[in-house]
Amino acid sequence: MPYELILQNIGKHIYLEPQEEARFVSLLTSRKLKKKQFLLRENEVCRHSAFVTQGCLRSYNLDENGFEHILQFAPPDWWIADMYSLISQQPGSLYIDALEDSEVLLLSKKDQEQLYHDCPKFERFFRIITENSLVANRRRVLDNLSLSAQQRYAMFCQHYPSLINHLPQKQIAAYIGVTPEFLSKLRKEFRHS
Amino acid sequence: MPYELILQNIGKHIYLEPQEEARFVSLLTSRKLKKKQFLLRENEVCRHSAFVTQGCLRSYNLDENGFEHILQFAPPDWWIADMYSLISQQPGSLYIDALEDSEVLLLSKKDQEQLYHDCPKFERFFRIITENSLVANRRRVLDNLSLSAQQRYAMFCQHYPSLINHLPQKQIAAYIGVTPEFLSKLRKEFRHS
DNA sequence: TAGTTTTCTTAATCTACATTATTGTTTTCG
DNA sequence: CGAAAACAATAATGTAGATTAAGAAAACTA
Repeated sequence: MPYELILQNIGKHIYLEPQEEARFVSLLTSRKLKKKQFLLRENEVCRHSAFVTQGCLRSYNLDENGFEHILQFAPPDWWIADMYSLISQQPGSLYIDALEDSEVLLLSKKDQEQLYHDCPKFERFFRIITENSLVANRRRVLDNLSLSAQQRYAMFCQHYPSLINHLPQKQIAAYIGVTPEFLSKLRKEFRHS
Repeated sequence: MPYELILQNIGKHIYLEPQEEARFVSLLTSRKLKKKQFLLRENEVCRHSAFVTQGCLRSYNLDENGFEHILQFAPPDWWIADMYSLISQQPGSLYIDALEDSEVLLLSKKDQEQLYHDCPKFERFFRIITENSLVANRRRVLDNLSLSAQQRYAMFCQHYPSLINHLPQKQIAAYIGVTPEFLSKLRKEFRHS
């Protein structure tokens, strides 16, 4: 099992004793997902945080016309969940699926809370990554309000260079909030400038 | 000093012993703001979390044409800060000012971190409110991607009924991402339906 | 390796919302 | 209180980006 990645991920923010690492790892369950397979569907209750070790997942919702709008991409080393549903244990509105064959490590909500209780360091860790995610999401709200589609695409390229050549363009369009046709047009203008 | 409100706010998520309450309160400084007065400007480093006890603040940025885009309204019982700048201690892009005569309680970053260290309960408290804020911001990202202006206005009315009759329309327009003129039009359609 | 499906491009047309301008109303404050 | 400033309503015109349609390229899958 590739636990190095997740321990490194945690190690960026807190120091764990070997026995704390062992305890933590013992709570994880590994799951493989085939491309297009769902980890979570709309109206289900989200019971785990997922850490991606291989492949790439995404979370998205469907609007009233059936169009997908992507909230998050999760390549290796990223966490993903329907936070609303995970916190409230109410049915959520998000789908989470795999964009390619992938592997995740799952930590149940119950174990996560037990961990907070037994070892406050973990509460610190999740406080910090939640703060970082909040900063990124606030930035995105403001970008959606104050930038043109062209500028949002440029920001995406700058911020996630590794995803640009990795994902189908239509997925990027569904993230920045334009149609695939319009993104294609934007990219043409980009090339000629 | 009206510390009841902030202690109640904390009491929603963690229980504090009387001496913990006293310690916490001793770290706060009160500040009054006149309408239009700034708590923070673009390119400044944010050094405090602010809790609103009276009035109403907002955080916003300016786009390249000088238009304001509002990230957050903060009526009494809300926390507000430039989280990016507060975490990184780098110059931020947000303005925070008062929409009316207001009063805030300030907690410095240094004291906040000391508090995390001395009393992990506070880390739990801020973890929880950060999670809640993240959920709200993710919801807003998806709303901006998947709803029409009409629907976003309806959501705002539903979610913040008390602010609707309290704030100038142009502020609400700058929050949902339309011009004041267009919001005026939307409201007319609203009335006739 | 062919056939199916998915993705990308291009172009014509359409629409939600922006811009500009004008007038009226409300709020602020000296 | 009265003048100035901020806010709101309405309407004409403009535009970023959506929709629709169709064909080409790439990527799966049997």
